[in-house]
Amino acid sequence: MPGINEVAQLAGVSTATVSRALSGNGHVSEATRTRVLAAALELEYVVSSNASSLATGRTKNVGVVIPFLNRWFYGAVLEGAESALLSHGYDLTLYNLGGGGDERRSVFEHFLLRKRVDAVIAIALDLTENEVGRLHDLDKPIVGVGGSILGVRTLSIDDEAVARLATEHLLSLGHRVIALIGGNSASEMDFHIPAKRRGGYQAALTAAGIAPDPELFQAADFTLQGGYAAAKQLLGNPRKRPTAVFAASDEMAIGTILAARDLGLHVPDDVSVIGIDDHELSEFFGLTTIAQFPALQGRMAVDIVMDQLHPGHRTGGTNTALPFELIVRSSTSRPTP
Amino acid sequence: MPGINEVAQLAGVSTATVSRALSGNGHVSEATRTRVLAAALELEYVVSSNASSLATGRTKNVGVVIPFLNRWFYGAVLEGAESALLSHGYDLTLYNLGGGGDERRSVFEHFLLRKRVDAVIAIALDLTENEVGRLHDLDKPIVGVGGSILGVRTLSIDDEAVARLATEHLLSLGHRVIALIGGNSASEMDFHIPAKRRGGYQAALTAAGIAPDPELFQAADFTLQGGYAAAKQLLGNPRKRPTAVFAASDEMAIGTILAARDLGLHVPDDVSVIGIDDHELSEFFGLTTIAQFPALQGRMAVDIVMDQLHPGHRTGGTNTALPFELIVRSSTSRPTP
DNA sequence: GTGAAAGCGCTAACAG
DNA sequence: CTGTTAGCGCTTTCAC
Repeated sequence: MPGINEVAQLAGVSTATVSRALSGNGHVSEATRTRVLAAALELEYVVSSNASSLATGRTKNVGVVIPFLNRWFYGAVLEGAESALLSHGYDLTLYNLGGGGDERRSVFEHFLLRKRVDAVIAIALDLTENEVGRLHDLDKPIVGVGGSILGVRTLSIDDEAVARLATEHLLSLGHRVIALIGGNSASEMDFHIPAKRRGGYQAALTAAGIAPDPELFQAADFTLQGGYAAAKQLLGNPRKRPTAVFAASDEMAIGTILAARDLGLHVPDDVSVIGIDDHELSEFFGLTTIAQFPALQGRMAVDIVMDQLHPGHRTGGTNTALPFELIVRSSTSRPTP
Repeated sequence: MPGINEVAQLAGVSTATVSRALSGNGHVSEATRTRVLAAALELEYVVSSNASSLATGRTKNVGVVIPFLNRWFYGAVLEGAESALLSHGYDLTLYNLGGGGDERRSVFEHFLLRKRVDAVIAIALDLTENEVGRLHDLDKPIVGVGGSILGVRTLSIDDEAVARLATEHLLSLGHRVIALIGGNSASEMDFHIPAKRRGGYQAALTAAGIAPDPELFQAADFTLQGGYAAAKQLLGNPRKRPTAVFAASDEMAIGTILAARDLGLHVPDDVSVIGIDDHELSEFFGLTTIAQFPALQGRMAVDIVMDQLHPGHRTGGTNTALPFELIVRSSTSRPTP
């Protein structure tokens, strides 16, 4: 584990020069730069990030706070963020809030404050005012993904528009009795999302001259199991069986497909199903869905953070709306008359 | 952002005393300790981990290297490790190798060497000799989970025994024609695992006087889709349809159940299915499986690391064999005659 | 363009 | 039990 001074010695320069040559700050003649680089390479020198951080105040590390690891959306966002950070030379330290209140408190009261991060990315988090306050006290860039945090720049698809699009797809196929399996707040997702998606669904129906029917609504927890149970309720209703189901997540939509099967209903002949996400299993199940691109969202969050950390060094694409896209597969069709 | 000296001033002691009082190293009178604590609390003082690390050489941070985030097993291990680390006051820096060779190289050649971690946990990684060498050069504790790394203490279930148990379950129900959907190496899991599981399967068959039949073997990539395709091959074989399928992962087993359904076969009447993992979806599908407990594995890895970092401070349970457990649900039964 | 030197904020001897 | 004093390894003025 050679230090900067051994490199300096080998290269025959001062430590200051080594620092400049390696970091690119300040001018160094081309000749000495190559000499330093060679020396560093030979000794396999790697800066001590602690010493460097202490001296500069920058850590080259960003904290990512996330409520789950084992759900597709979260994992994908994390993956995107991780690789983007890596490519910028940043480390990612992970704070998972899944373990309940205690972990959550200690993350906000201690861990994030240790000056170990230059910025924080909060994924799909519903923060309390107190928590937001603490984050702001950090006085560091903070960006959210897929939730909405008071006073924090947040990346998230237009849930209302997404839901409208999904519903319109069903309407355009000729469906008139369209059920919604929405989210509930027990699912620990940002609680605004279920409401927005429901709003989009209702708006589309209303625009088509159809009054949203509360009997055609079920709330579930975004999981396959939850979707299955909700779908059973909806599809088993003897007086008002929907010809189409719009589920607010692909996992719930897949649950719906499975529920239909178990009821002996054929998808899409007896019932059309559409979801949101483009989950990794959706293609397998032939699920029509509105894709969102969580890995991209993670990457974009990193871009924003980098922009704030290195102004002028724009990585581009910071302010664009988040993309989503209707992907039509085999789970939707015209209703059979 | 108060520093240690402001706390010292407020408490009317030296910075050294503050350091001692807060860290618990060295003796401080009860009276001053409380005074210091009060001062620290009032100022909301939090140590600068960089300064502290620089001075002590310890970072209170461990690196976790992982090949995927979005597979159940990996996510669960990570979750377990994260919460265990948190409870020890450690941060977790995440290195995801999913992005292909380049990321992988830079993780091993730069990131891990920045002296930012006190130890590394490698999850289900098949490391090259070069990579192992670099890790050892770090001269820091390193433990593996669910793979086997040359010269590294590794936690992993006894894959051979697990496979034997699964096969025996099927045998004991009376099955004689038992197919195996094993892993292939394209799945990026440690390539020893598929071989060991196949070995256990063959051993159990042989012990029961049944010659393993290569026609009853299919390799897949541990995913649901892969399992589905493999199962179709197996179950569609007109001359030798198995009465039971043992899949080396629950995802593949679920794929098998779905494939059976699509072929009009009933599970378990026409074909029994057993998996390995106890995946979060397994209960939903009524899948009989051998549970392994990845979160626990993550936690145990942390325990070992902590033991090595703080000798004497044993957290216990370090050396126990990893548990696994047969969970019988509704996907297995006696073969119908 | 390069070197000398003063810290970054904390910890760990060493005294007392 | 507590204070003084060196650093930990790097970066960054400030001179040259």
